[in-house]
Amino acid sequence: MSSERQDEIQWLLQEHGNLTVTELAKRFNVSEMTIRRDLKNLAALGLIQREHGRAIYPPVLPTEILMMSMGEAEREKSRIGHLAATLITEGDSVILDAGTTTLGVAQALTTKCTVITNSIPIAGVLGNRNEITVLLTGGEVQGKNFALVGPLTRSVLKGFNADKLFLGATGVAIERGLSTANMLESEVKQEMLKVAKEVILVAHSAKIGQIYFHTFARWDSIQTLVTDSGLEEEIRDKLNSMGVKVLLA
Amino acid sequence: MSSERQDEIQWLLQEHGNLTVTELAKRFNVSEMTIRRDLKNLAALGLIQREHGRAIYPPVLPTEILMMSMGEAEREKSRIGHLAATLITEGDSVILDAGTTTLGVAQALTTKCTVITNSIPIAGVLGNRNEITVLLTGGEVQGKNFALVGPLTRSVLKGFNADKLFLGATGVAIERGLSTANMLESEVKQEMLKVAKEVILVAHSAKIGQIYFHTFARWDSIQTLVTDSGLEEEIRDKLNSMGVKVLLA
DNA sequence: TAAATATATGTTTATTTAAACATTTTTTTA
DNA sequence: TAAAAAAATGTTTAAATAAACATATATTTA
Repeated sequence: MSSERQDEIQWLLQEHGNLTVTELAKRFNVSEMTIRRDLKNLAALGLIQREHGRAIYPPVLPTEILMMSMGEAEREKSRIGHLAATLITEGDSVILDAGTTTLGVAQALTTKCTVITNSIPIAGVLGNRNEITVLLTGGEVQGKNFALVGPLTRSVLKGFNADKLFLGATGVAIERGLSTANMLESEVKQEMLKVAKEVILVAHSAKIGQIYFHTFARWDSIQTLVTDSGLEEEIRDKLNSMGVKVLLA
Repeated sequence: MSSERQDEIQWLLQEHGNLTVTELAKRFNVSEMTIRRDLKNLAALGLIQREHGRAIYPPVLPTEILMMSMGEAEREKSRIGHLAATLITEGDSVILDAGTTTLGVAQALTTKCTVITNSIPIAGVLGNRNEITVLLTGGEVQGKNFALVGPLTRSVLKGFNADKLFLGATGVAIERGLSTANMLESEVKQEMLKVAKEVILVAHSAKIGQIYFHTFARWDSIQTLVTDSGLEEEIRDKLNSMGVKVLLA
């Protein structure tokens, strides 16, 4: 199947940094055209970088921002956002992680509260709602998804105490917990987990079952998952048995 | 010259959104190879996006940030920005204060350097130029201009050392120095002044002669003023005699 | 100013690309 | 299970690309 090969290409690239189309075609015993199509898909998702004749890792950034404008997933993410936003009570201090699903939470937010975020788009959305105080963490600006990362971000987060954390993830899996392709983002998420009393994972069901390069959280640190109705029964049951409350939008 | 053509290509792309290499080669009466080299440069700077046979604008930016325009006096502010940007040398670490004129500096910036800013719009403009490292200070998001202010902003700034500070001001006057109507912004500007080796004031000539609520700097802390040709001779002479170098865009 | 050097541009060519269509494999539906 | 539909892959071909080298044009330097 093409998606398995594409996963494998990612791993190979992480190892070798830089592989040609010809090399990959030989490796998988498929035509170069097929490899090109794989690389095009991966590049469209922002998971690799493309050059003439070759593929490069690391990617500039995950293109989650692009998915926001891709239509169908947008609707579900918006629903997830609305449901998640109801979990906030007036006066809460809330951390909103960077990501398109958490951006959905920001857009749905009407409760008077304080928001701490490392996402420039979220700060943009909430910036002029005068009932909401928005604190943007400092940090290095990551192109494409406009998240703030790095040591400054982490040290700023250390200074806060939050009632609730709305956390995003690139990959969500029963056995491997929450993962992402970007180490810098992982580190920031881990800092967020440390300073939040309650953790709510918001994730589109398509992300469930995916595993990326770095696991930043195990299930025991997550209290609630808000996702859409695409979630399989079996997984839902497993999560419940692990003590994770599951809400479907 | 190649860089002028590259500027022009950017403008054309902003207008048309999407142009082929062949079209551009005809337009400028140069070979397709030359256009390809231009596009490669622009793409390397993150200023355009490349596809097989064509160039695309703009690279994905959060809409809120794009909407931030410079308002009145846009032309002159853009000119001031271009001139001011030439003062930056490769490898500099530069603080860009929040404001529309400093936003003009950001837009004109092509030199490889590190930018520290408390302005969300500036971070938006520079965020995906991969030759430029952008550090956004943390802080509370101020609704109207999307500047970051408050104690967090100040304490983050304390940790930096910058070669150059590009400073904006609401009011600029010979006798009363630089002023603004907003106390929180004043405090942040003063912190910036403390950590910068060299200070360049960028201000539209219409601001000169105006005095606002709070003076945050006197002339002895300013080395250079970049403004437009609307500046009166008399004021220019006075500034020179005070040791302020004046540049007219 | 002239020579030296760096930068920009053009030309040729082998390689890479994507579109179009054909074929195979997988998945869905009846 | 068989038929239909969808997805993945392969093949051919015209267009696009980048490397290598040649030539022209600025920019320094002596």
